[in-house]
Amino acid sequence: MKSPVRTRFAPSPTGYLHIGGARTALFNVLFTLQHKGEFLLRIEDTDLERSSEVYTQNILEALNWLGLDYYGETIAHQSKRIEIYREYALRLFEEGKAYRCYCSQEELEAARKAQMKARKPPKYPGTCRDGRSERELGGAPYALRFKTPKEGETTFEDIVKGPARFANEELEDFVLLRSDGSPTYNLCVVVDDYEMGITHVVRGDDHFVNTSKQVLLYGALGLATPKFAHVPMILGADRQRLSKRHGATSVQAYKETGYFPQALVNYLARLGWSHGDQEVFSFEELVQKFRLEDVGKSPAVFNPQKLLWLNHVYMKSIPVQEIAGRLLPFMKERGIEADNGPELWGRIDTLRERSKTLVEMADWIGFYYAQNVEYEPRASERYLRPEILSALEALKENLQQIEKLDEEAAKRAFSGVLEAYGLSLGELAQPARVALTGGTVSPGIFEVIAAMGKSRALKRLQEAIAFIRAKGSGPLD
RNA sequence: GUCCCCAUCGUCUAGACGGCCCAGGACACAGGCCUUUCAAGCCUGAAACGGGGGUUCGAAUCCCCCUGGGGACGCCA
Repeated sequence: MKSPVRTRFAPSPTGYLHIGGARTALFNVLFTLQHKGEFLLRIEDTDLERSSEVYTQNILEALNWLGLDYYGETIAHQSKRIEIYREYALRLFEEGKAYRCYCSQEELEAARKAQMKARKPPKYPGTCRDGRSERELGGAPYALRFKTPKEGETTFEDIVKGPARFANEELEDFVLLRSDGSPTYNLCVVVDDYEMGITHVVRGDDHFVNTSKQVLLYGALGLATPKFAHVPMILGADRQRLSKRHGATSVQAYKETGYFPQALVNYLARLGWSHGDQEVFSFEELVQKFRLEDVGKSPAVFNPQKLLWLNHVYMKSIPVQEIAGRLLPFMKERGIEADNGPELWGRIDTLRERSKTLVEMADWIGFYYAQNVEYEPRASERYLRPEILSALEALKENLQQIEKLDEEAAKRAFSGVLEAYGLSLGELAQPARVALTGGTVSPGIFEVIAAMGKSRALKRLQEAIAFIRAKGSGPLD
């Protein structure tokens, strides 16, 4: 049985997959999954100059990372279908719905400038619309232009923007085939969307105006139009269309800076779409609740801080095993080798509340693995002092006695010392923290001890003790 | 310049039928609480219906104008 819904994501491989493209893909996937339809991928690589296989690979990888690779085995490449588009174009020509245009780039450019100057809409003046046979006979190169009706209007229904109408008069005779014979975008999309059986075209708002031209083409070719949904653009903080100068815009950049794909997907979904007051959605929930009708009509400003917050939300709830898997590469970058096992999991657990990204976490986690603790000068100066020496020794003694050194046990070891020496927890915790981590900031001290493991904790305490002794035995300060 | 679209806190947004909205949530921000450090968490606060006309007993919600923003104007996609 034929699926009632069939969508596609059609990026052109002229750059990395960016946030906007990712959101378009996401909306397509959510809509399709909800309707148990089919989602296809089409690479629009007809611009041989700018298209690159490298970008195609990047797009595929990014979609995979985001978990949006629901397209099947077959990926359509427009560059391999050139002949098909030409056939459609030629058919239009034979039926008198398209004509040969011999105008040169210079002529067109001059005409455009003149029109702009005259406060008129810049569009093809129609020079060749009724034939220019003298040049035709000369065998000059020509482009094939679509003969746009001069009257009437073209209408279509847009699921997010509502009914749309354009006066045909405003539309120009656009090019179908370039003078080198290659097909142009508007022709290719129409032919492909038809041949691929696309029922819903969900794409960026920047294609909204093109849609009228495409609808005209569908009509001329005698094809039924699919349904359209144009999702609003994503803007930078300056309200300009998001671009490289707004910082990280590629999906890859977010992967590299330690974001979870779940968080990015969640954030992107909420940009332009909402479901009451809900902020956090699992993918399944999105599939269940997403509706194209609920997508807003106005462009949205990308807010990196909110994404960061969401990432932290996910950091706190994603299973440690998964975090470990994603964290390992970042640790490796920092020269830390570890196994994805209980020891790592325990350490991650102590860090997740205070790490917003995997990069932050990888920076934090280093102290657990370091061969030698390096004391921050100010920290050791302030906390590793002779006054605390005996208390630290006592603490070490207490810890040594414990067989299973978990948080609770560590806490008991501390209590004993505090009582014996009349210290407050802070008075002992800070020196211990410096001894174990090298700095004054870390997860809770009991957690650190438990996650670090007994032998390493004892070793570090001993080193701190020796450090204080060495300092104390020097000349008086 | 021409055409199209849009318009609620700094940002993302909630807001079916106009009264439940002197406008709710989230991020960020400020203050407080908690506290072994830093975070986190919790509580509180400041913060918006762009302006002007209508329609109506009553408008953030409907209509018009202005202003502002975005998109498109390629033999790019």
